[in-house]
Amino acid sequence: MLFGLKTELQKRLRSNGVLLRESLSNPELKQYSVIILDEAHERSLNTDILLGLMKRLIKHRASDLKVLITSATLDGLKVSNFFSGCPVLNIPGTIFPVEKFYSTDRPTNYIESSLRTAIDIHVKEAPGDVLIFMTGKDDIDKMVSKLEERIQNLEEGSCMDALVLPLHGSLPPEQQVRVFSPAPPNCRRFIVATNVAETSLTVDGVVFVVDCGYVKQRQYNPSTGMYSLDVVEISRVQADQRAGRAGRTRPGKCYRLYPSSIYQKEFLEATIPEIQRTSLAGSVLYLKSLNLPDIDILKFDFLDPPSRESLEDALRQLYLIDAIDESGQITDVGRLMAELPLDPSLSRTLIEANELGCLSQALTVAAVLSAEITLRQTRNKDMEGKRKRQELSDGSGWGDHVQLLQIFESWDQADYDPRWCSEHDLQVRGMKFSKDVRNQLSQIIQKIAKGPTDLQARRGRKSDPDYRKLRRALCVGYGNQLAERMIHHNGYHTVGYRTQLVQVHPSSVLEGDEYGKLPVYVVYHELINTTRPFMRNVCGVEQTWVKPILKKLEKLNINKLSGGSSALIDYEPLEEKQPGSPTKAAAAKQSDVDSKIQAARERYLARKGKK
DNA sequence: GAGCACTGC
Repeated sequence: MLFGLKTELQKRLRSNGVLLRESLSNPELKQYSVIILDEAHERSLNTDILLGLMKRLIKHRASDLKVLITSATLDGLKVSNFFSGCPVLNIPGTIFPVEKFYSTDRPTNYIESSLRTAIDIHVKEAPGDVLIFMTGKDDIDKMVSKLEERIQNLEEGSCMDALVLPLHGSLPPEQQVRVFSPAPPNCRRFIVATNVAETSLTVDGVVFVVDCGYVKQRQYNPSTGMYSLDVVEISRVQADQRAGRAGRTRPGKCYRLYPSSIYQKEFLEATIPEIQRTSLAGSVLYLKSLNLPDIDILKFDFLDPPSRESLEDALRQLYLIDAIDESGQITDVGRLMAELPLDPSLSRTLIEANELGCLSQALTVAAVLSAEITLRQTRNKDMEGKRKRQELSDGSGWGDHVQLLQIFESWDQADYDPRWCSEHDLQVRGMKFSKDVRNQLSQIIQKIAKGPTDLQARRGRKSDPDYRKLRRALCVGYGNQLAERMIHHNGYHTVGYRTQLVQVHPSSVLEGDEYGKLPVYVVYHELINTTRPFMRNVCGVEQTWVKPILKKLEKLNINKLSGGSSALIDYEPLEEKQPGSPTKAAAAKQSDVDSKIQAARERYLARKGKK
């Protein structure tokens, strides 16, 4: 019945992102009498912000607004408490029972252990497909080839045929859809997958699930400004979600490669919501731009508040790129930025590019960067594609932003031919996504655009051969992500309120001068800590452009920034006076989240080290 | 000399 209802409503459904945009121009959302927050259990950044806004809105529109929150797993009581005891309706699910088996110990090598379990199922169990959860592409590839090998070695005729299929996000679509065609007769399918199979994709025919108990997760550390991609333990909710995948068509079995004591005591109840794992610059800017009279970012009522540290980090970043002034008030530039559905740094770059007369190029860079991660093919080990891509950048060496621009312009010259992408080892999907984003951005920015927004590849280059305008715009937009080279070598340190030693990522196309020295100043798109802290997507900038940023850094005062109208109030005592208030909760230490993640990571590394 | 899970306005 619910499904029917949803279909009926489909015409009126807006995505969370769109509702947030609508809030900008119409904060009371008067045109709606019912708002449905769907899939709230996924706890995306947008969902969490909307939950906070809805709570606020209900107070203002108590008589004429209904809010319905649907969730597959979200703890109803917690949400009910958040919304001052609103009613909870339970709709019983229809999935079949899934029997769970635990291993007695944590395996030292979960690939090997999954492999043995999978073979065991194949030999002993009744027909039915097997879904195996792994953490990433590398593990999946390894698992697929080993599994195929072991199955080959089984005695002929001892069991049914087998088909092993990988499934992960960077797989080309034509390979992804293979999992949707049912198994041939007398054949068992093994689907080796990442998280995609947990919620996003449903694979029919699965009766057995093998769960390694880990997941790859991206997190942001506000005290260093760095992201890391870690293998961490899953949560109980995730474990149950994975198990549930075995019971969609008939009763199933789930093999958990961890003891039940670990499930009970070590796993977190739920996955740490995105709002506590990501940089909040964009969200804070959004909330500031709503212009709600009584809004104070540090006291905003979140279901799970982000740390104080993370909010302050966002304020500092926004200040450095002119989105808020030194007392934390949103600026005119900030208002414009909030209208663009982009990272604040990219929005700022676009606005500056518009002033400098290189908007068209900046639009391309912003669009391509939004999809950059999925751009590169990882299929080919050889360097052919990389070499070909480098030819496209005709050796400008100014950095990765310029290269991405040139790649897109070349694709444009090739009339957006998908074959061109494959020839240059680029993912068609990512390139198409860039193209869509670019179109959307051009439309939004049309009303303030001072120059052409359509792609004008040749002309742009001719009028500015060194991309100075574009790089200057990037320098303003990424004023919060600036690094200075060491005197004697090509290492860098970040410039800002916290300093980190970092290096240019080896995949960068940034070039040195005749002595091999890289530019003295660069801006970067992100810091990612893998084997070492790396700057990814780097652009060389000039010293004179950097001066205004350094000046702002001198003036930066977090007490003023976070204060708004109550700039002089010291926060710590204020929180103590209001125990149990959201403010208190908002002060939840980032270190709590960090230490949870860190502990989970260490446990994983310790086990990995043992093998 | 590294190697990124998931989405998607």
